[in-house]
Amino acid sequence: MSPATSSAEATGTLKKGLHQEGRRMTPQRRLVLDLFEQIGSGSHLSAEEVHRQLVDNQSKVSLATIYRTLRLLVEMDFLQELELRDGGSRFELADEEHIHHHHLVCVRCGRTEEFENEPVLQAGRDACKQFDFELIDSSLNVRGICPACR
Amino acid sequence: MSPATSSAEATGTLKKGLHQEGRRMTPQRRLVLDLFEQIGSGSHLSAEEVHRQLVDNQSKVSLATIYRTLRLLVEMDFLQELELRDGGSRFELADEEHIHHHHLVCVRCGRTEEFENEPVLQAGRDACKQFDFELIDSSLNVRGICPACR
DNA sequence: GTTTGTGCAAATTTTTTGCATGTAG
DNA sequence: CTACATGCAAAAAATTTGCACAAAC
Repeated sequence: MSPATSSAEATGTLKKGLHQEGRRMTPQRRLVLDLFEQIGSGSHLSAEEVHRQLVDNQSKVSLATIYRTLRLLVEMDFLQELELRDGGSRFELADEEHIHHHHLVCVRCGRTEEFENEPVLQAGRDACKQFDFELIDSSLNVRGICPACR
Repeated sequence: MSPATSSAEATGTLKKGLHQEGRRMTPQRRLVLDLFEQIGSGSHLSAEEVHRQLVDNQSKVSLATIYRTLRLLVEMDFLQELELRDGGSRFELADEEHIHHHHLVCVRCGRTEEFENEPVLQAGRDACKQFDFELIDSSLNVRGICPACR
């Protein structure tokens, strides 16, 4: 099967988005986006992990730039920020097809599964309507213990 | 109207729970629990905020003890840990009646509303069943923009 | 009395920032 | 060229920990 989204396409979209805001496409930014594209939309990396992966891959990027780039990509909706476990945020590709998925995390080993659920989406809409908020997004985090850890 | 739960009752329950685990009831622990009881189950405080409130109230507690106490009370299910915004965990009373509520947060001003929703609860159960996890708890976080910030 | 808890200050961890230099457009 | 981005190292913020002393049981 063919890849759902090519790296070139996303990089092109990113470049356009950056230019619209008076920002620039840099090798560092491309590296971060490419990494997320390569690993796919189901992986949740911390800033440190992104940095280590790139450095291990012979790329020269500083951790400070990773933090700045991650914030930028979240602002631009290319990435989504998650707070699944303690000790720092994690990020994943904000894939259109996956933007409304949820997470099931094992509190022992950190294993993370994703699932979709329409009623949850509706619950977010309902809550916003009730309090007259404008919905940005909603995410359900379920904590549990996986079979292997029992 | 009479208070739903008296401070004495919760303190007594806490004391019993502590003793069961070979731990001790201290003035500091009582202070933290009392604070959460006074403010009710809809308030979300950070460790710093808990500390400031107690110190402002002429109580002498260290921030380190607040952190230790909060962790302890979460372990004992007297408090629930939330990760609603960036920059640190927040805690709220793990009231039986409110244990399955969810949060709607304004990304601009931080205003937080709570709501309940049965389908969300069911979604958590379903996800656990699907992956054979044992459910601990689940929470829906909805991000949006409140009327005042628009 | 013995064991657990607290305060303090130092250490860790995670993230941000100031500034000189580099580079995309 | 000029504005924006990066790297580095220092700063800030959030949380944890070692240790001597205090207090609960």
